[in-house]
Amino acid sequence: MASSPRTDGRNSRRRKGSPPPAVRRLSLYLRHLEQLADSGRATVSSRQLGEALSTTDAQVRKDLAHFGQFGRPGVGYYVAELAEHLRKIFGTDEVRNVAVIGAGSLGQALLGHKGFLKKGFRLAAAFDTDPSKVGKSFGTVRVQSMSDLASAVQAGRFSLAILAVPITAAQEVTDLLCRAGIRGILNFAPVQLTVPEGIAVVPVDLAVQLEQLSYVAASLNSNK
Amino acid sequence: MASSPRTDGRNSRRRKGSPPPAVRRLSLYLRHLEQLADSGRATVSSRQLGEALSTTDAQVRKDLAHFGQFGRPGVGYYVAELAEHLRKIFGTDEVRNVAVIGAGSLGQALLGHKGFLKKGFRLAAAFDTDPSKVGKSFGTVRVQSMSDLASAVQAGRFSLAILAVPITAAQEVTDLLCRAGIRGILNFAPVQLTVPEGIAVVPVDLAVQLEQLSYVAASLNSNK
DNA sequence: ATCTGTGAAAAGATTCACAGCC
DNA sequence: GGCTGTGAATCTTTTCACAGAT
Repeated sequence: MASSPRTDGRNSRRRKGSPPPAVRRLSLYLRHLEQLADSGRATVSSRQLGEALSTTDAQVRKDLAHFGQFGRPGVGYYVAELAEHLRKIFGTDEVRNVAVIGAGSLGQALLGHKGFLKKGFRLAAAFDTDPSKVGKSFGTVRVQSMSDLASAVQAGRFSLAILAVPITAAQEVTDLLCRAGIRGILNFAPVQLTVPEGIAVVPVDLAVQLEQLSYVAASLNSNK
Repeated sequence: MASSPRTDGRNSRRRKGSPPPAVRRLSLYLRHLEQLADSGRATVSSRQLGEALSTTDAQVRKDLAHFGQFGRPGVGYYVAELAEHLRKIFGTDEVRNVAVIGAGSLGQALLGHKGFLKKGFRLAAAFDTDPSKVGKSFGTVRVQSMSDLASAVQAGRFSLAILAVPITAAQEVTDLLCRAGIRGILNFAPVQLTVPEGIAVVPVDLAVQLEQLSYVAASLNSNK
């Protein structure tokens, strides 16, 4: 455990936007570890983990090495133990409260989704401007008026928000969230949000994902 | 002398899963170009495009250079022209038909979403196993029985599918789609799909995205 | 024998800097 | 003046290969 604190002094200039590739894969490792744990598996090797994710054993080891030493030579990784380490890295070892902003059909679908809780996220609140939606419940959450949003953030009822409002409202609501002290925003609106330093944004534009799919499908068919 | 033939399929050019970073950014460039076009803008420089996307002018030019020469020195890029070039790269210069598999709350939300068409995707069909859903319409699409799926793919009614079924059904439905000749799958199920060579899969796991957000939020707060 | 962790090499992506065009 | 396209330099990520632990 002689991990020197001097990992990379000048590396702290991390541009907001996307986490490094290793971190993206870490989520997939964790997801697979949870499946393995459910099936009663006790250990797994980097080779097996890599195979399940169409990557290599070396890639798996290097990715993990960036965060610590979690394995045992000759044995592999203890499934439950590694999963817990990864949750700690993501900050989901304890449940995090999340708000859904916008109770349109996408917001409703998210609110109804069981499965976030198992991953360490509790959908703790929902907000909408539409008076006909305020007071209704989706999943286990009752929709509140958007005018209650700022005080709910300030009261620390959640630190992350899922933004599922129309594109026309997205930046405005974002500004409100940021002023109130939100820590991160999962953005479903198809627009690049502007936020102050220190606030995380992860974009999820479904049309963009389809476009990417279209590209990959085309390239697979053309260079084969 | 007979050189030993490469039976090792090592040279597959494109790893399935994620497109290169440049292609991911291309989607964002296109999205911004469409906004510019709507606002009547005729030209844009790599500097302006980069600024709008928190990247650099050099990055924008290099990304585009990978696919051709689209700009004019001293002028920049013609907005409409560059947008059309990018659509061609993505294969969305002509409308592509897409099916939604699974008419649960997420599937319904997607079917109700206006906005895919503007991006070149027509939601042309929907399928579910639940008899109480078959025959109902969401958006403009009527849900069909899952038993009609294979023949619809074979008839060429769509070449891409959005998979929004429960995790337990995901691989089974995927096998069906692949056998029927689908070209690509946008996968919302939180599991790694196994598909034959030549079929594209782009994963969209919303819990994973939240996890990534949690990581970025934590890292922004710890090294500031 | 199996498997991790890690330097070193290779490949890939980003940034720099500038020649040449408008 | 402003701007693109591109080689060269730099930085990051992936792959290789093996010493050493179990």
